[in-house]
Amino acid sequence: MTKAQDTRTRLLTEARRLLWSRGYSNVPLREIAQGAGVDVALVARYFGSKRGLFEATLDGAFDVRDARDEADLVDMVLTMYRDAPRDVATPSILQLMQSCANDPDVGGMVRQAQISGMQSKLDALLGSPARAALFMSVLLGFALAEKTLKLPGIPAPGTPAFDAQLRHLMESALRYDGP
Amino acid sequence: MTKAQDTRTRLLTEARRLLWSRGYSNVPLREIAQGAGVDVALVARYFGSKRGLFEATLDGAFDVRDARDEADLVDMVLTMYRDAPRDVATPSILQLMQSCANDPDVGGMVRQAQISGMQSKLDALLGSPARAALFMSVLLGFALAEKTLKLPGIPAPGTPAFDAQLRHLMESALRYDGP
DNA sequence: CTCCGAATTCAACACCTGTTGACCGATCAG
DNA sequence: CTGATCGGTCAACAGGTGTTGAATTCGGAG
Repeated sequence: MTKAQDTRTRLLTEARRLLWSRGYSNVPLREIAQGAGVDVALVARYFGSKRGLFEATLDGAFDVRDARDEADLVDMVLTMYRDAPRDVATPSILQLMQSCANDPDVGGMVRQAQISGMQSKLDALLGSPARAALFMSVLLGFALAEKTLKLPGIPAPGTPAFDAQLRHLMESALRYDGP
Repeated sequence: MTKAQDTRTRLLTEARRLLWSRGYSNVPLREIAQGAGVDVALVARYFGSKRGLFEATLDGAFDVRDARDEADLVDMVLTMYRDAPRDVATPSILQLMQSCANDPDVGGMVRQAQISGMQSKLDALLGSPARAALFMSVLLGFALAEKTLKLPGIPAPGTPAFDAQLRHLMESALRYDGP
């Protein structure tokens, strides 16, 4: 790997870590560059702009392994949530979904690159766009309520009570058989 | 009403409209002032700072009428959602919850002023912090998935299919009887 | 070593943000 | 009329943002 590719990758990694977790407009470019140990101007050189850098973090980011069936899907999410609840080094698709909560511009990009892909995969697995949408909305709301809002009624991640609540919501969404 | 009170109110109304819907850090003070038809400097005069203005919008903002029972609660939310889905003149508690998704600072203020109050009221009605938390997380996730993410699996607000999905999620949350 | 191109650094730009303080006009008591 | 207080306007500041282009260093081919 050449030196240029290396710094490009470092920039990309740090950008994903920060932008996904704290939101596009809340992370200055200089902080990303500093975290990556490179100069700010290199962002322009390698990615054109901040938006270009963010879009680059979306390429191939949807790496959630395919689930075989619904039970598999639920277990997969529980595992994913437990393994990387707040580890900034391994951001999850949930962080990314949260990050576009308030920025319609960013939301558009993310939707186009990621969310739609995830939704179509869930569509195929669950056999219903409605169930897929409800599943995703439940995941999103729970993650937000736990991590950002810190609702007192939600137990600490990793505890059995936490898993029980999240599992209940997911299975409820999967059980929806309406239009 | 004196002239000063009037402009103060105009400022407050416009601030609530914009800050709640688009998020604290995404709305410049000058835009609020322009929308209210007053000068930016008056924000400092009447509210001290942008944060002071935002905090002022939280005072007495939790005006959700009390529900008598669970069925009443579900209907109330459906009505609230249908009446003011994207009417910027009547922002809802859901917009406010969304607005603090990415700003921990703002999230703290909102949680202290609003969310905790809503949670405690739901606690009393539902008899379980877990059910209250799940109910709120479901509301939040669904609103986010519909409004910001625009998931294709979610029907347009106001349609029977929309109500059916939201009702399904709410009732699922209310049905939770775990820890 | 020399040279050339790639990789990086640096300083500055132009813009936007919240905030501040000096100035102005009206309204009204004395 | 005088003047003072309230309400408002205006321009500017200080800090931070993304972006740019020139200057500089680095590394390897000739």
